[in-house]
Amino acid sequence: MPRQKAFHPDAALDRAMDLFWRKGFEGASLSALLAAMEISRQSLYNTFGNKQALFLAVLDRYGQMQALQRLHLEQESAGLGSIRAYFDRLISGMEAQPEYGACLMSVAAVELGLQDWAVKTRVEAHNAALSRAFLSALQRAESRGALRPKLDLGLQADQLVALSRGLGVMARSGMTLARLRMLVDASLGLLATSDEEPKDEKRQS
Amino acid sequence: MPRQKAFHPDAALDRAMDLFWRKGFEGASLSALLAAMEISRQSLYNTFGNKQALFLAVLDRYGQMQALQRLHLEQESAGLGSIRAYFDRLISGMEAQPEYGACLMSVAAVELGLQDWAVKTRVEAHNAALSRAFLSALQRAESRGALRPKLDLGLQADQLVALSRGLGVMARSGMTLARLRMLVDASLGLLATSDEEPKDEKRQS
DNA sequence: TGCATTTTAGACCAATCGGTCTATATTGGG
DNA sequence: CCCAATATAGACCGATTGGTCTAAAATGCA
Repeated sequence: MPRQKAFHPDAALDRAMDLFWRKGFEGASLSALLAAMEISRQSLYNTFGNKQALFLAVLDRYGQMQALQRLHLEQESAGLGSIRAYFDRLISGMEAQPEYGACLMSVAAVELGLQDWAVKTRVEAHNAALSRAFLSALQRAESRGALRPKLDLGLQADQLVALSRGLGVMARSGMTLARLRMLVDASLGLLATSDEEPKDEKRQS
Repeated sequence: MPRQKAFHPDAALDRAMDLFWRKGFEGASLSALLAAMEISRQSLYNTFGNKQALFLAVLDRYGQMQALQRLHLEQESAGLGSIRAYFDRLISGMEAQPEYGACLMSVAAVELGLQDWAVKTRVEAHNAALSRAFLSALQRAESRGALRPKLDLGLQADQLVALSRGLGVMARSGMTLARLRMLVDASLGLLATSDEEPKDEKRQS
């Protein structure tokens, strides 16, 4: 192979992800992307195709990163505490980068979900995977008797997905992170057996 | 006054709302807006100022329309059934216009919430008003003994707001409306006293 | 009936959009 | 050592962006 690239494609994708996250697809202009990624115009087209393909690559990378987050939910020891920890990490991530708020998939869904089939497919896959992970944790919690009886766990898992999307929107609407944490506590409290709070993992309050 | 306008400003705002809703702020170009509103370029600038001001006017109008929807929640007879009816109307609205999904305020929050102070203010006010309406209905339900004991109603009200935002995102991500309705049922079921389902108003299943 | 005042239609504007092209470096394999 | 192949930088492209300007049409008041 001749000449090697002067940049690391994955690092460039991370820079692009940051910008798409904050500005959305249309809001992130080519010039802004190039400046953020610190690569030349032509390198972008050589490596990723075009803006649309770049966005899909970013979504795929984001999906892989999120898959790692979901692993905690699928462990044998998982339960309500793991779910709470998942949301804690989600909210703490917003703290580190307050501009973020809604997760990248939500941004993609709201801006392009209706129009772009490729985007919609990825968002649906991402939601389905998260729902499955929640379901796994819920089932393990139930088998340990930590849940209220007679819950439709599949439905509750989807509801947790909706909650995480709702939290993202609320964060971008100015709700404080402390309040977001309280919402998570309230939601999970409703799932737990009435007499005890989930305490598998502790919270930093 | 000389010559009268050849269009009805509020009707034009409704047309603009429709477009902003589907395409977002950046996605709705001036030319597309003019075509949808069926007014001339200059009329738009005379009447509304510029694109940004037009968007704020649309948000304000949307806020007024939503205020009417909230009235049902603040009636003396309100309760869990009214909350369920509110979500039913929300979801049925998506059915009529499947392109909509997320409510206009969510679209605004996700796209511009971080950057635009005026937009952020309106979204926050809208969320706060909805939370207050939910709270009112929850308090009345509680006084009638229809809720689980020991709930923090302010928190649960905020959680319902988050739920409505989450539903919007999920709708734009391809979740079926039937499933959305099931999520609402699951959420409200968690709030009700364990032995009975809320049935103040019936559902069209 | 003018006349001041406003609305309208549409030409026009610079700036920016996403994307392409060319010319110049840079590299490994023969 | 040179050449085929790729990467880079930056000029360049037409189309579209939000916004302004000019001129003609309409209207209440005098």
